Amino acid sequence: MTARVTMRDVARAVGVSPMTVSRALRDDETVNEKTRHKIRQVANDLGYVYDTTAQAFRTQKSGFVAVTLPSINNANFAETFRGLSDGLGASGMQLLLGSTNYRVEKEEELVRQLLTRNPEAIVLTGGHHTDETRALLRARNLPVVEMWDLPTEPLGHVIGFSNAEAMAKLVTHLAESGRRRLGYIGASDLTDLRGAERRDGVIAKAAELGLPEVEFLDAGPAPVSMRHGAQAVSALGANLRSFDALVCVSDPVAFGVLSECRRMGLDVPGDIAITGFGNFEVASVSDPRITTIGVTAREIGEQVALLLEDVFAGNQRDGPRVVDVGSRLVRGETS
Amino acid sequence: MTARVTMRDVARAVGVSPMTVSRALRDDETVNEKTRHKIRQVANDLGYVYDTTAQAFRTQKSGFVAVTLPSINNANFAETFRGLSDGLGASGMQLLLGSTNYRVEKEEELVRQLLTRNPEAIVLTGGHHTDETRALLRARNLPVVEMWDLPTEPLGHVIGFSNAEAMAKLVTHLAESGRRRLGYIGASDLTDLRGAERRDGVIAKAAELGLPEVEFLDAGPAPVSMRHGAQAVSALGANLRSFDALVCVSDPVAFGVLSECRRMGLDVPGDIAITGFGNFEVASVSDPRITTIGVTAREIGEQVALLLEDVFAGNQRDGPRVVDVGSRLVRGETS
DNA sequence: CGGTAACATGTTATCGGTACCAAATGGCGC
DNA sequence: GCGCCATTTGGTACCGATAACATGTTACCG
Repeated sequence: MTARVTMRDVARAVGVSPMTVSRALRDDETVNEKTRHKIRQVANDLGYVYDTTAQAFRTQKSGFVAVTLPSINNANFAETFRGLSDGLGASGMQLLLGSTNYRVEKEEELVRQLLTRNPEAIVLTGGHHTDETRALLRARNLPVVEMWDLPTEPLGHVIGFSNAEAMAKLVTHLAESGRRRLGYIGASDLTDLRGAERRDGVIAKAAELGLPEVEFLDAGPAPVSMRHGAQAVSALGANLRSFDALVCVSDPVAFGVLSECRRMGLDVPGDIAITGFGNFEVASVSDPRITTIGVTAREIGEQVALLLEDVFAGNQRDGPRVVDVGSRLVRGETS
Repeated sequence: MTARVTMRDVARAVGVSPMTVSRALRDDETVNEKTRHKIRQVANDLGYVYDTTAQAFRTQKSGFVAVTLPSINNANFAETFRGLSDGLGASGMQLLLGSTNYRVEKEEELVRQLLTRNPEAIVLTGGHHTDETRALLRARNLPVVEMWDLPTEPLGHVIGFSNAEAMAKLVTHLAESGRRRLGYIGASDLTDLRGAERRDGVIAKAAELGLPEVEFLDAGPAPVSMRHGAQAVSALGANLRSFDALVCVSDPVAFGVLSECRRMGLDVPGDIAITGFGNFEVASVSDPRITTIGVTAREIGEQVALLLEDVFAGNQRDGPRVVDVGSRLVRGETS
């Protein structure tokens, strides 16, 4: 339980001022190289550990970038996080992660909590937020990035894509392959706004193409995954045959749907087509491979990292950056 | 770019001292309720945001718990993180997450970085660390939790299970069902030490039961997932037939193996048995369901949270806590 | 009405770095 | 030897909250 070793202690041991130690440990060129070396060595010997908290306090720069994700247990968001984390590693920024469980109210609470840590930027997933969240963020003069969406009223920078447009590609593809009776499987209303956008995209495109009304099959509150897809299908029972295509909110759901359809004796894609979203690993490994939408999850994270580096370096003065990273149809064997 | 609103400003506006504001905002009962209310309101009106950095600095308590995970993109670790995060939510602790990519050297770097943030506890995945990491942690008088393993020389508390023992259950099960020619599919040596423990567990138990030597099929450096499992199998080609059971390091790998086996025309489990590890969602949803080892990923996180709450509350004085959460065989349809 | 306990609020110093400015030292030209 | 500049180092105050202690205020007693 000995007292903490501080720069003062190191300074005394070396015989210089704390200021010189501070400079030396930050590799300030103005400190004589021999002195720097000596200081580093003594610091090491004494078991000195730099106190980032004190630095953050004094400089009023926390070295934090706050990030909110709907769920950490989602391969796509995890990839985005990795891209962001790796991309930001060089700049010495630490990520502060919070998970919203797909709820804007939870997001608000999180943002409130994260802001008390003085992050130097905040990255939000999606473009839907409570008014209070928007107010909180606007009040701060803080770089904000929204990702995974193209919000109509962005809070700042945007690195995303259009969910509706992506779904339109799928619906067009299905219609061209002769499918007409579509069902959409996703999370309950209002629990996953990005999912709702996808559903609306499906409905709109189907209407535009003159297909019958798309039926919404509720898989329960977000997050929905493999088992929820399977359950939604088994709940349908014989009614399953009234569809010739099931459009799913994500690949895991689609995989659950696929497995259950096969258990029920349906031929995929013979009897019914299935599509997913996100180009998760399971889509390309499963047999048959699942038709899906490829989104560049990792790239989104990397782009956010690049953007933030520019922002921190002052190279992003000319207003917010808005990047549509797009999405692409990935044809599998389920359609 | 107005200057930051501090407690001083709030104090001046209300006509009390900063100290009273500080107390009021922390809901100190000794502050008159009316005063407290007034202060909260004024703070709100002025757009005051509490500065946790300053608090952390002054109190020398960061409010952080550092966590290292091998990978964030892994459903099991993500679940553990969620359990930990949810469990710790009430205590107001913030998680500081770092990902080691299954490398102890990366872990060391991470630990070094995380320690500069003065965490109040650190949670490590696994029981393998570099000597330097061990030294760093021992030098600090910091609660340490190792999880997902039962280390022979724990650094502090342990919430885990025996990987070798879990694999022994699988091998016993396979042997009892008449399988003899086992292959083990996992990551390359030294890139995933927990995976190596699993492999050694398989080899040991197979030897004990008098089975032929287990062959190691290298799926590449960690992390390995679905596609690596599939690739390992397709690389085997016709040699695949020399096995009657494939033991995989994880369920995603097993799923890749399963899919590829079926693409190659093998009957599972008729021609070959397949087992996974972790009881991931894919194991129970896939058709056929995958035989696996159930580990209570979420519970591990929750238990760590409970343990830490006890530690913070001072209710864990009598030495380190070591909990074996165990594991169980989950019979699927692939064996 | 003095005394005391219970309650409510204020004062001062401090956590460990670092911005800002001052100053010591050494080298060089004239 | 002097002036000047470059290089290197030091002194002081401060970031915003709060622990520890001191003080003021009210209520109620005999």
